[in-house]
Amino acid sequence: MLSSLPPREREIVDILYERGASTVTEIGEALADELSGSAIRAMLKRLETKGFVVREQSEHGFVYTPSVSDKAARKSALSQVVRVFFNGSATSAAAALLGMQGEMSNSELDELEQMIAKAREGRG
Amino acid sequence: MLSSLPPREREIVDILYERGASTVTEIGEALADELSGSAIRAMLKRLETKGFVVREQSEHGFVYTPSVSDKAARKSALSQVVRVFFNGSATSAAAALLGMQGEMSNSELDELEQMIAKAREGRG
DNA sequence: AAGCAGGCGCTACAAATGTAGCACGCTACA
DNA sequence: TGTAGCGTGCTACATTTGTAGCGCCTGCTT
Repeated sequence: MLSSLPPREREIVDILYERGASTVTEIGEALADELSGSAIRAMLKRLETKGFVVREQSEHGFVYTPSVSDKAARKSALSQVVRVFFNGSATSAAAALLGMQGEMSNSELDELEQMIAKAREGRG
Repeated sequence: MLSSLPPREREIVDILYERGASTVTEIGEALADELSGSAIRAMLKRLETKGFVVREQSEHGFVYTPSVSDKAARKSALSQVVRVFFNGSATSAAAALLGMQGEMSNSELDELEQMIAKAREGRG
């Protein structure tokens, strides 16, 4: 579970999910605060032994990837907030999303309606 | 930011959000693994000095509450997953919610549609 | 009023985390 | 071909977390 990770490690896997496979340097750039390369590498090593990231050789040095699929991680993250903050109701969470931040565009609202329609069909 | 908390502290504030104001004993019960009362108290103390929880006297001993409002915490948690896992798209996140877990009931879908309609009105 | 139980805070301490320094090897280019 | 530079992996070390133990109150209970 990602939530069992200490803050800094968590921050790093988040970056990995956010930008996809990255090098140490890229991670360093994405980090909010300046951090030495070796510090980042040490984090990544821990994450690797814990099994949260995978390291692969590539053109210029290593790239790191989360070992848990985006899909699974998404789902898990979502259920987490739904449980903790929305009393287990996915609907309330979706509603909150609706009202949030930059507001959604009309086309996005369309999309959502279509998804709802589809969800309805799915059961008759 | 909640995400700056170490795992155990995070777990405890999550419980606080999930169940609302709680006593040490209640927290202990909610915890996945058995934990000594003093351990929990020590956590809470740290959380208190960090400013994440508030302690209040009440009938039987102290109750602890998150100091950040549910509303704000919700919003922050949601934006976090939206950014990290959904490329900043609240819509995709909502869509994922739609497809998740126990499926939503028809009435819930209705609710959502109404919210969408409302969101549309909100801008013309 | 003596004793017991439960909640409390302090302190201590092991383990984990967060970070930097160093030495190495592989480029690349003067 | 030497040397400057980058990416790498150790290792070491300060700080923070995670946890338990102890002793103190307070409120019952008999």
